[in-house]
Amino acid sequence: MKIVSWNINSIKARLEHVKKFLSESKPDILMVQELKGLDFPENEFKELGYETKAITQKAYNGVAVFSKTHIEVIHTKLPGDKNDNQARYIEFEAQNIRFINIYLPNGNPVDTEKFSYKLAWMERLYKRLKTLRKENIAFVIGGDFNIIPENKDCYDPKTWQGDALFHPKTHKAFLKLLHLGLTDAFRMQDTSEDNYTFWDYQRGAWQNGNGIRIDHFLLSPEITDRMENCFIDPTPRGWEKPSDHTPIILEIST
DNA sequence: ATGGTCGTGTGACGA
Repeated sequence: MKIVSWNINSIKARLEHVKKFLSESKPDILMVQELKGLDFPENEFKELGYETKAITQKAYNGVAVFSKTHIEVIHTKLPGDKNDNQARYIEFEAQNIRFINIYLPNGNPVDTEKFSYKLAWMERLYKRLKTLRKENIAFVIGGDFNIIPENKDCYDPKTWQGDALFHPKTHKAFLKLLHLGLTDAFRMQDTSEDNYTFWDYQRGAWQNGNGIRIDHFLLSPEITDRMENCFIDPTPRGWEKPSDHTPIILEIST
């Protein structure tokens, strides 16, 4: 079973990229982030054999899931704050597995309420995942975490000091998630440096190989035991008018 | 060199 996460940076601007990826890569599940608008062309994907569910808001954020089999929606927002209306979370079941697709807040600048929102969001996510672990629900959580886990996950750690993606408080909250017994799927099979999922549009970051690894899959123990492979496909980042992110692919036994 | 590039929606703001 092939599961993919990809921050597409606008469904309107990247429609043909997404259709190309679905046609060529044929994932069972595709989870995307940053739809960046209210419109979602579900009929375009129905023609390709995919059921979809999109959580949208005007101009910003937005997450969606594409599945070859039926999607049973569990939650359309992260529990824990009824005043939080940002479209960053969808939890669903497909093929008897619980999936969570997240667009975790960026958090910059760190001296503003944007960073406290990120940390509060991560604490709410911890509580949700703790509940799933307590109930022994096997799950896969994937998405744009906006977290650089370690020095080797960025081209130049010095330039990321103090950034919300690399902040000690962010690292501490990320480790707290892992300490629920979760596994960073990519790191289980590849411990080397220079593996990135995002390259900035500015300063020739892609051409110069200056990326960061911020898109992740975290697996509960039951799914970790079933993992067959996890890798990053840098190809779509080299396409014409690309997203600034590239897909991360997870394969598990069925 | 305190810049540079995208996308939304059409003026700033977010990343």
